[in-house]
Amino acid sequence: MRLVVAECSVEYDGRLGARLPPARRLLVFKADGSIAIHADAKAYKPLNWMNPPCTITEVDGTITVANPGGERLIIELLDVVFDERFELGDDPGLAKDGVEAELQELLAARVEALREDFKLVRREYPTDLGPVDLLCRDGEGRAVVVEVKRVGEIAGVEQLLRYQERLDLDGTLAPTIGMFVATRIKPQARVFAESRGVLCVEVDLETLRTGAPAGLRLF
Amino acid sequence: MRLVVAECSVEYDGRLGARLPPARRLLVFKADGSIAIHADAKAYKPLNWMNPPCTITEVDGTITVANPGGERLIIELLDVVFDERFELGDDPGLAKDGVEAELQELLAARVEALREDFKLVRREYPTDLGPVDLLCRDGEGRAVVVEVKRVGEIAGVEQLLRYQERLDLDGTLAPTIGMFVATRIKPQARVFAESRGVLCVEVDLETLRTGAPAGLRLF
DNA sequence: ATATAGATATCGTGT
DNA sequence: ACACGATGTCTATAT
Repeated sequence: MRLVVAECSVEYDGRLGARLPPARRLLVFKADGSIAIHADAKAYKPLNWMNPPCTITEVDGTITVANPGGERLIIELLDVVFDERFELGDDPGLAKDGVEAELQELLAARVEALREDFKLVRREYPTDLGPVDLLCRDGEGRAVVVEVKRVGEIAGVEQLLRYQERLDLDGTLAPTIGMFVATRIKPQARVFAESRGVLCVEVDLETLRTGAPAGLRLF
Repeated sequence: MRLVVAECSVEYDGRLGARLPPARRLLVFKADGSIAIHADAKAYKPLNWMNPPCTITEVDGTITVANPGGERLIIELLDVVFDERFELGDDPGLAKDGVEAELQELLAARVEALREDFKLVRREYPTDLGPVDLLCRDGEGRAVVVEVKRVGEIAGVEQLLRYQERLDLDGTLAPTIGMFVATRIKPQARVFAESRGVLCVEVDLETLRTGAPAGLRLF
């Protein structure tokens, strides 16, 4: 990574044309071949930038950046205040919480957060079509097929229905109940689910994490 | 602007949760109160960031960033390689080409790019409702009212219709022809325009600039 | 009607 | 089915 602080002017010619009049700015040249030009405002957004792949050439204080798509960025360095390179190495990258795996884990540990009378039979219950996220029994011994998503969309409901259809062939489980669980269920998915008798539950990740007594919305 | 290059780990807790394991990264603290954490990849996008307004506190190599919305970012500095501040001052900002003014200018200079038989009567032709972008005459002497937009939406068509209505009161101009010109015309705007007998023309900025003989699409 | 800022968006693509 | 990367976006708000 090369960092440059300099008074500079910039001309961009690509999907649109744009110019930056002379001013002192931060230039970031990353190892991936990208370049970004930052002012001391606009938060994380650069004033202008070029995505890789692009070729960078520097001659007499003029930096020319070009990419295969015919976009061009021309930077005139007028007064260089700082110019240094740093070795950063690969980044392990961002690990997000609240993804499907974590949701499933939290719910498996406390299926009674979904319904008081639920008992977990098995997580990742195998079927010919793939594993069911959670298989439970309710207080009356009925099998409940639970599909967990971070964002609940129609495709997820269809997936759940396929599992149910499959498990309904098993005399020890039929007839199953379907339950669709997500931190956010899109309206269309909800309508579709309800039209098929599938229960929808929106869960709050924070509530699940803290293990509070689940003021869950049940539909 | 403060630039820090350091081995660090980061924890974010807000709309979602996320962690960055220890690695060497670039931290950018801007004068607007924002902070961005960059790896040497992902082009101009930071691994994580906080938008202003937020309060930044630093104690013993731990930087805590919080905002009114309850989002939090905690940075542990493990090994600081570089840490310096720079005064950048205000930025004059990005000037974009291809805006309505430039389009109008280019078209005024070559109205025959719209239709071979067009002659410009006047640019910014005044009416009680405001100036018409371009007033032309076609080969048969009919007055053509041209409205220019960068992105053509319904509101622009309505504006054009109001001008036409106004100018149709003038015996030397009536009956006028309406023409809606833009680099991109949204489908709904096109349908509406055509339902009112307004001609739609999509122009290509690049073609206009180079002054090519206009392979324009006419509808 | 136009301009500016914000989104941890939303989409499409690739594995 | 899921994750990642890209969008010179798109929308909502402000003036």
